[in-house]
Amino acid sequence: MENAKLIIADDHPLFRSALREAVTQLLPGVTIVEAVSFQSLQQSASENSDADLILLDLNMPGAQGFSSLVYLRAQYPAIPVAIVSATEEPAVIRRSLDFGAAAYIPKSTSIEQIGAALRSVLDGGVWLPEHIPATSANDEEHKERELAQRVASLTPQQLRVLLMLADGRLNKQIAGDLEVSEATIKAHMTAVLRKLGLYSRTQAAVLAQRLLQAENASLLSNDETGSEPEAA
Amino acid sequence: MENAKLIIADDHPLFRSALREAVTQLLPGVTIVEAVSFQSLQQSASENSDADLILLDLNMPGAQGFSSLVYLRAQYPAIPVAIVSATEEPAVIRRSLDFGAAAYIPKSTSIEQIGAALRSVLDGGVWLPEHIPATSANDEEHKERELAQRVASLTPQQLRVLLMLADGRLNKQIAGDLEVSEATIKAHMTAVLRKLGLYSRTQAAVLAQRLLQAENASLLSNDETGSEPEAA
DNA sequence: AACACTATTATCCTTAGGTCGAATGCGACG
DNA sequence: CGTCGCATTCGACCTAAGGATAATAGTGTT
Repeated sequence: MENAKLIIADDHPLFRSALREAVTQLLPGVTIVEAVSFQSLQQSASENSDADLILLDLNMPGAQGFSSLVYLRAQYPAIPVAIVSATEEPAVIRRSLDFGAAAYIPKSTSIEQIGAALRSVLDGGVWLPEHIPATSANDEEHKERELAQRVASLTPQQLRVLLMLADGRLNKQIAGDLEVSEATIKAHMTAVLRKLGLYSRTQAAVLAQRLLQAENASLLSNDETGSEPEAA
Repeated sequence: MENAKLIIADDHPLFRSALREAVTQLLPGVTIVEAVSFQSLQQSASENSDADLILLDLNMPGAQGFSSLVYLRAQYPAIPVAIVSATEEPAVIRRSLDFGAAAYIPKSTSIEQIGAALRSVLDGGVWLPEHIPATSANDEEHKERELAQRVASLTPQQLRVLLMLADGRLNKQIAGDLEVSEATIKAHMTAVLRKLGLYSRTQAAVLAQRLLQAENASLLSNDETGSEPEAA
């Protein structure tokens, strides 16, 4: 695996260079491509579609939340994606896997552990920190995880259609953007609705909004919902 | 103003009773109705539509975010609403005003200050803690504030339609829920789109989702977006 | 080469969505 | 008390959306 090619996508220069340092040391002879934003990541990925791994920071400029992960998985299903993130929320970790991540590496992970993770992923396996409970506690998360998996099953074009839908665009407009006919968009739309188990574009738009956009309510609110215990 | 009638809506019993205590002391002879959830608030409000003021906690069970405020403003435009909240985020305060709140009282406010606030609001005025900058820093917030004001201009029925739309419901389903014809819902929908400056229900659904649901990305992310300064 | 999957498009048809105009009813204001 | 404005309601009419089916083509796998 000395000739591996990695893409590192992180907007934080300091951490990016530390990561590059660690990777270079762990995998001698590795080729590294860096991306500092979602835009440059798209660029780098399309120019290096033969990459063996992408180290991805959620919350990069241009793509909060899981949209960058989902995009990569849909666009380049063959390239495993390892999430590198500051948060260690089990809900975030689980959902990352649901969206198709091959590993989740908290930024607090030791160099040795990172090495183990990289080897595991380059070998086609998965890697997780310690023992993250695989099952989610509450019902709400269950439903959202299932939806996340459904979103992950979308093809690249279907995903693009969904994302544009989440911007409130009409079929005709999406067709123009993607330079295909409206009939094609309708076909994709039908497929998206089928895969997500919905029956209207509005539902799909709302769902995509909730699921993909910024680290949102349902993930954060786990710490805040429910009434606090209190004295009389 | 001894015969004033107030509705206190807060799911936290401890704070609710403290607030009741303070109000009783500040306004002798006042009548107080309490609500512990959004549901019970709806009940209390409909049974006391002659109330002079509603003290509202954002983030009650059943209605995170601004939806409860927007609902009250649309349903009972004549009753001023004073927000009572733990957060002191200027963005939250400004948006509360955009949505039609008459006052914003942080839970850290002193009894005397609360008294001043109540008198001001019962007198038809507004009240704010200290000096909150009226202008918002970034462009993003500007746009969202303008949209908030547009949402605040919706009529009760239009708002109900919008909220159900944000759940992904079809016109036919909304018509069934509200027990009117589908044609009526379409008319409301048209009015909503006009007022919000949009041209499709999908846009409206996405927007309502962003704007009304839990203290969301755009409000929280002010503390998180933007690249951190760092050394080379 | 055969197969599976994705993408593209077209046609036909049914249903959902959205605009316009109009009627009703209610409260404010002179 | 009449009238003005506004919210609500609704029908008629046209456009957008979505399902079904089928055909063509490229891609990658077996």
